[in-house]
Amino acid sequence: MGSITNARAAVLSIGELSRQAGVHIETIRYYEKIKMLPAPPRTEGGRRAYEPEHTRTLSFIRRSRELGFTLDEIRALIGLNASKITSCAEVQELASSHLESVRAKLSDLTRLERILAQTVMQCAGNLSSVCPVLDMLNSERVA
Amino acid sequence: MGSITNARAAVLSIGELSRQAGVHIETIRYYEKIKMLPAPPRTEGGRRAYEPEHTRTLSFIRRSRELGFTLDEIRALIGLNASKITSCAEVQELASSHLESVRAKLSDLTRLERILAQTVMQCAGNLSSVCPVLDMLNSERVA
DNA sequence: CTGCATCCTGTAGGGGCTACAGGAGCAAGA
DNA sequence: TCTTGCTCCTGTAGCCCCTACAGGATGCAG
Repeated sequence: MGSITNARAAVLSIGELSRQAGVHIETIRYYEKIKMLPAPPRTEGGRRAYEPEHTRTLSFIRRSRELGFTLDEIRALIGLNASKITSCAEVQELASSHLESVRAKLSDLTRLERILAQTVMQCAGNLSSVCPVLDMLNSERVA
Repeated sequence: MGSITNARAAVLSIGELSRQAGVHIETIRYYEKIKMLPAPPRTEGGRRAYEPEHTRTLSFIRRSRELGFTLDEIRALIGLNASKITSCAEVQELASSHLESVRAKLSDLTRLERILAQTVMQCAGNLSSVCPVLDMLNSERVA
């Protein structure tokens, strides 16, 4: 933990926040609209003035999105994060049900990878007008 | 090739087509609207009357979707399928570029699976109010 | 003071469906 | 014959998660 900065440290423009958190400007405004992010105070000129705290929140959201959580799930996570007590079990539940769906997707994709790789290989060097990829798609079942 | 049926064989209602091809009725109508499927003739009462051929086309679309092709890609595939000549190479190109993106997704998901599984395991049996999943999401980088 | 980058709001679009609402068609049973 | 209840019809709006404008205001460097 660093020093407690009592200087009302660097206020961020939306562009700076965008760069720091790795989230597009439009997406930030969108998040504000749908209340994923609190509306920040504004400068005289009407521009959004973020504080470092916002970077943390936004990064949290981005990382959770990268892990495939929906915005609603992330809302739940943020809620649990705020209400520390007994939250770990709930977080675990959320994460492990998510893990399940990730695993399902994973096995689908693996199957798919195999099929595609196979048919593409059959295709290579095939000079006839008969195409195994189309054959496969035309056949009764895919899996 | 089966026998040439000169009986104007079993015409299908949209519901039957839906069941046979495994595609929701609304989706079929949607496909018709966006011209993924040709508009079928209608009965006196104004209902869509499909022929077995439609089942093949629709199944082709469904299977391609299952393999993750976009509707535009499928349109291309159908076009290639129709114009048999020299199509195999093009199909292969389409399929192998698709294979690449499948592999990218796959490796992302694999990484993700590991991270989630780890954190969920750390969570299990943790009775404190400190949650490793939230810790992870709060930490600087995810991968 | 002039450019130019950045920011603002608001709205529309995208992909691929899904879910109604409000009605018409149709087959089978009482 | 009437009624029940299913299927079907069109049309529109919504879902998720952004993305892409248009048309303007602000702010800073030269």
